[in-house]
Amino acid sequence: MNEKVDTKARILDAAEKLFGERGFESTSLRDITAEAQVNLAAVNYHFQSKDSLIDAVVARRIEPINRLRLGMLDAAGPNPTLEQILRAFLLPVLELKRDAVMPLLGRTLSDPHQFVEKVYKKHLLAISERIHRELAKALPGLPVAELRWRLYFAAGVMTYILSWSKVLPDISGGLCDPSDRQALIDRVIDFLAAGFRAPVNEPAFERVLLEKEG
Amino acid sequence: MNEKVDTKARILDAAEKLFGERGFESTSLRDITAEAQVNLAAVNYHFQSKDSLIDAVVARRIEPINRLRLGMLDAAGPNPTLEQILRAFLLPVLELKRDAVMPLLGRTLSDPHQFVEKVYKKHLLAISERIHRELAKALPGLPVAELRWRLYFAAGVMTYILSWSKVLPDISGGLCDPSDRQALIDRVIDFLAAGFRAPVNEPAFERVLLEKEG
DNA sequence: GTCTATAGGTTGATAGAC
DNA sequence: GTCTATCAACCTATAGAC
Repeated sequence: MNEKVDTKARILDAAEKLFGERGFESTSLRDITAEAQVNLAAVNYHFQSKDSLIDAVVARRIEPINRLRLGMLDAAGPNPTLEQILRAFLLPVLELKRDAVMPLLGRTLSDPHQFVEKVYKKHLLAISERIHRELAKALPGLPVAELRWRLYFAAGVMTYILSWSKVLPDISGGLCDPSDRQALIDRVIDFLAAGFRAPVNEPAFERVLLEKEG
Repeated sequence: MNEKVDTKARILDAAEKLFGERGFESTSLRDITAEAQVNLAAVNYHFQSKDSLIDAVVARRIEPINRLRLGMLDAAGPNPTLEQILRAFLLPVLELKRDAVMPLLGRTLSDPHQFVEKVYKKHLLAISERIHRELAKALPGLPVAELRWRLYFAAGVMTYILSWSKVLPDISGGLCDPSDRQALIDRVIDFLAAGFRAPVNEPAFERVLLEKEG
């Protein structure tokens, strides 16, 4: 509890911005305190270490997204359609208001280093299982391995949009503008829904069955 | 020209491995020379700087992939099918033999920092334009902005597979095994081809037309 | 809670002997 | 071409005054 414009929040905001722009390793605590206009030692006072700061920055954004996702799934009733599930998965991420959040999440979901333990198992495993279960109900004919693969493909599309949202208009010659969030969400859902509904190819399907039998 | 097992190549191999495992920033030149069992100063002798080393490591893998892609497109004749185009795009990347290359390319294609200039415009712009042109021929009814978006979605799926290939069996409980390359390639192509062929949603389509008119 | 000062370690790069 | 030795710059983290 402090009179000044909360130092702790200023650090989180600055760290979020710079982590997203330059990556976690390339951003020093000095970069962050300079951006936030606070003293260097304030980081280690409010957070214990750079690693804990990264945890706090990531958790602050991922947890509300997951609550929104669960809320949308619950609101869709016991048997949501494929489109409803995909919307619950994507909309809370692709509708984010603050410009700094999408690059941050892009970095977070792209870095395989220790994020399997620190991000996936901590923040994404539960929601991933829930979405997998809903998808299995909505697509009863799809083999479970195929479903799992396609969910990863969908996560890949989402992550790529997050990572490149800032530069996409530039490298597409203005053709792709992610700022119209609703249009983008509709586009992605149409694309992914068609992919999820694609017929399962015979050779690949047979190979899965053979693998199961040994 | 040297008698010993080429120091320069040893550095490239070690750098490729460690860059892929830990990322470019997290890997020091000392890490690389220790892994390669060469002297620290050898890096600055054979390559001028860490940045140039990164360039060399990336270029060594991307350029042959692009040549393979162009060869497959040329071999498919003047009007390749959607599946042929996707196969030319994906197979040279997903069929890579050396384990270290996929994580390296995953890092390379995920890091937005300065890679728009150093990787995209240098190594990916030309092949991206060629694939875009072939896709436009194969899908004549699709608006150009929609096509561009869907090509980015496809790149996102490919990049995600590269980034997570090492941990995918672990976090999927063994359901997803990227080691069967041919099955994976078939899976991805089926998924993406269906996405590319998805009907264009009216609202999104109209919005694009309205934007063009101002 | 906020600051200065600094410890203690790592980094990329190079000079110069062999 | 390969090595040792070293520099100057940077890093995270902390101790201690206010």
